[in-house]
Amino acid sequence: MGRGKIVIRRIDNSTNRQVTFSKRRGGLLKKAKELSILCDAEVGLVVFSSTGRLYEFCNTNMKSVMDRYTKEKEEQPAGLDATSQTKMVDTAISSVSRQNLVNLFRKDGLHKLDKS
Amino acid sequence: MGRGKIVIRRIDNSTNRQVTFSKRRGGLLKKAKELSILCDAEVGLVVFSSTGRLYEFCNTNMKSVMDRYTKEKEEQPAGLDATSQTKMVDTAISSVSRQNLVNLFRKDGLHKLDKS
DNA sequence: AACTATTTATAAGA
DNA sequence: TTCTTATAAATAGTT
Repeated sequence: MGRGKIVIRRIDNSTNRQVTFSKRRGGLLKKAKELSILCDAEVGLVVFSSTGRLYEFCNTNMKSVMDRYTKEKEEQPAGLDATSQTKMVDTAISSVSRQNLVNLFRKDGLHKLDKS
Repeated sequence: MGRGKIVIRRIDNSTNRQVTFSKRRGGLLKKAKELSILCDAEVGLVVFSSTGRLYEFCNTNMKSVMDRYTKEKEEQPAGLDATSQTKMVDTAISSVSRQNLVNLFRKDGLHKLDKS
């Protein structure tokens, strides 16, 4: 977005990097805020510049967001977020028969499938 | 950015809110990634949708970012980030004489001012 | 720190 | 809901 297209790669020139950081940091924080307001989402954003300065946005409370994040992660085995779990289930459903699935669920002590 | 300008306010229509969330969430995550690469910054972003689903980006490790954030906050009294502290010092410098400042620092046990 | 030419994001619409 | 497109917004290079 600008006079020329750029490749997303570390900016070598220190001055340019600093200027770009300043511009894009502002844009990112603004977008984070807009998303939280428009869509009623809880957003926590932390940015440490290469010189170690901290910038942040959170529409609620950063510590509570971190706690919520940690709790969520404890419930989800590493590498298996809700999205990939859903995908795995979808894959399973399309690759085995319904009876296989029923047996699978019964094996794990789940008996909530209805007849639909 | 689109067919019409919008006001940044919670989207009432549930369907529209969901669609906008999906679009903007993707944009935000992309921007976060670009900033981290272009500017060599450490970025941690956590988003919980209004239905409770978690989305995240971190170019390093989320837990280490959270630890770094927490440590930084412990060092900085609440509400006094490095920027506002710097501003306070600037204000102080421009509002009191040098001798006042020297006395002030001495009172706090700081004796590092030179003669410049 | 401002200015614009362009690119990019995205609000509506299909 | 995925794809399209007109328009708003962000920003790269410049001054």
